[in-house]
Amino acid sequence: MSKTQSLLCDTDRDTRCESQSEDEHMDFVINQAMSACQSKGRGLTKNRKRVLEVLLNTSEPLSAYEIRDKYNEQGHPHIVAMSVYRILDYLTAMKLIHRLNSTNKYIGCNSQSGICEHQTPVFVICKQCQKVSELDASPELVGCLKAQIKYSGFSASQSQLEITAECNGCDKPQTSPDQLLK
Amino acid sequence: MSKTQSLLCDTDRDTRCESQSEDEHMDFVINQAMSACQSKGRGLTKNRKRVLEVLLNTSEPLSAYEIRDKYNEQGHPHIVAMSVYRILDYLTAMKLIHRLNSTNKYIGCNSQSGICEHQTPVFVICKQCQKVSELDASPELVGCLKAQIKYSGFSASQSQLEITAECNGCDKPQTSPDQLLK
DNA sequence: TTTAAGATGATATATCATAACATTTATAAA
DNA sequence: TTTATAAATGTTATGATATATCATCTTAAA
Repeated sequence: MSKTQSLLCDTDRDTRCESQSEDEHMDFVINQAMSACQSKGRGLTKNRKRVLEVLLNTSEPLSAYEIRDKYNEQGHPHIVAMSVYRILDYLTAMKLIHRLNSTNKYIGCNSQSGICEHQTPVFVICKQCQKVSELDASPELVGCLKAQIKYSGFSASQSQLEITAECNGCDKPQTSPDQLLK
Repeated sequence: MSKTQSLLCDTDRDTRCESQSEDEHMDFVINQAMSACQSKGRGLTKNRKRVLEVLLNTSEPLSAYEIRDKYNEQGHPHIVAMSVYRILDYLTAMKLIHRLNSTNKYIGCNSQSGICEHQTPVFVICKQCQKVSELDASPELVGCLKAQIKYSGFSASQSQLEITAECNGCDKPQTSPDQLLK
């Protein structure tokens, strides 16, 4: 159990790819997902399951069309983009995946159980390569945010934070003088 | 001077539209923009100026195509979307406007001078109607954010924050039981 | 005046997303 | 088991967003 739970919770999504018991964790997450979905409609159908698997097998955020392509790479009956979008909406509502509004891409939730437990997910997104790190906002951060949101006359229901930054790979000084304009 | 400077700095963008000396402030901002642009190329060309004006005259974030349409509403020679995109890139680089990544829309910067002075601009975006409030992050918030970004192994150069929330208009309880799935 | 860089126009095309309706599939009632 | 129903998915069309490429125009400097 500790083994299966220890995988997806890593902050750095890239480190988890080649982990030994990825398959086991995957099964665990899929099972969690199935029970989570059971109460509604037909729950986790074959297509939904496979879309989820595509996302869980990838460390990078994927667009709907990229998901379709990965899905179709394996023989199986193909899927069309329209269906992918519907499935992504479903999986998002079930809190199994996240949609990154800034980049129009999707990632599997990195909560230990596979089902999002973050009260305020924070996505740090590299503005150059779009690599993403998902984490839970610290209590202090949540406090500050609520204050700022309230100050704006908004209410902070199910807020999601997306911050642009630069990852350690893209951080390097390829900065030329007139970088500003390009 | 105090008069002209007092307009665009309002947190609630909607309150500024009908202000008396909007024109004066506009002139001020445009002048600021011109000198800011002078050093590079031809600076603030007629087209760039008019695109900037379109944004400054609007309280809502606008898409590139909406900007094109507003631009073309007035007689003048028309502009094509391609040019609008190029101009938006330019104005963004000059820190005269912001691009909201979450909604693919643009707004004029609400800094007093017209040129962005925010070290970390924060955009609170209504997830229902996409209304936006721009503000400068409080020092505490900036501190928390830097900590979280660093914790993710990213560096916080020129970060921009976009938070989803609900504005006071959309906040109302039209929430049905199975809202979750829709 | 000529030239070169920068800006814009024109066109095509790629990418992201949804609308509308038809068909298939799974579940539960008869 | 068959049938009725709702849910899911397929199919097609189209709209919205964005970029690539090359041609033309404009400006400023030689």
